[in-house]
Amino acid sequence: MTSQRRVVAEVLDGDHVHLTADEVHARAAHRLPEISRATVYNTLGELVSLGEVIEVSTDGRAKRYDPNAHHPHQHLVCSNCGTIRDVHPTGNPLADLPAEERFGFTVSEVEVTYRGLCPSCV
Amino acid sequence: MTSQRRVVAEVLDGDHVHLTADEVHARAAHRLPEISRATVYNTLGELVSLGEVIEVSTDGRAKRYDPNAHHPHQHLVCSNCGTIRDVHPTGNPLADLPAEERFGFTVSEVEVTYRGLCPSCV
DNA sequence: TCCTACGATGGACTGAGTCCAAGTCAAGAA
DNA sequence: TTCTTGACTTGGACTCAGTCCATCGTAGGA
Repeated sequence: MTSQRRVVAEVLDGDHVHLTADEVHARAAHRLPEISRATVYNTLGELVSLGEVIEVSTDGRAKRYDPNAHHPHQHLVCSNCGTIRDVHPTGNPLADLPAEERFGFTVSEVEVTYRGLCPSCV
Repeated sequence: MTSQRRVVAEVLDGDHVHLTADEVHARAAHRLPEISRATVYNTLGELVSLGEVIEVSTDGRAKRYDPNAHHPHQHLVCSNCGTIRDVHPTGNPLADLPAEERFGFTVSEVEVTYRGLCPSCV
């Protein structure tokens, strides 16, 4: 655990942030000016493979990093401004995929993305 | 409707393809060698805004274009090789998001992505 | 003290997509 | 028929996100 990694981890601390790698880099650089983008990417990659952080790509552009990895949840995204909220739907979407619709796949994960307009975008 | 647009539309014809823009370009160029990438992107963009084609981004890399736009469906993706299948889960995921989990959003759309391993990737 | 190895750095590179100025073409007007 | 207009296409430059890699720095061990 180096100072760089600690800073990246601290930037992501807080339950409701969904930052892009560049935003993480900008915030980390605020505390540790010489930190490089490569280090931020490396550290984010490690946090993801440790299961501490979830990678979210809601718009086909920059991936976002979600530190709320220990509480299963889904995402609600504003189609206009891109705001993301964590949400907790009822029901179990995995159970909604009948065997004959699995085509022999071993299904292990479901991601649900709700889209619409947030209150500020009406 | 120009010959370029017709070729792009024809390339996407067929129910179970999920091509990237570059794949669409390659197949279109097979029939119309001088077609440019910009035209392919323009045409795909128009097909998407006409609702004839759906944009799918399952991996945070290249977007894929799904011409099966008139039959609502979700996607099942192999985490190893990236194969995509159209699937039809039972239930209505929109109904699974209670009002108090909508945070004032006008929710209009749900995307469900099932992930796992396809038979060839065990 | 010197070595070694891991992590950090920054710059080059890639892939996907967008932008834009210039070229082409077809349809209608003169 | 020729001219004009506007829409579409082209290709090249550019941007943005992310990866790669050679080199550097540093902490811990011999």
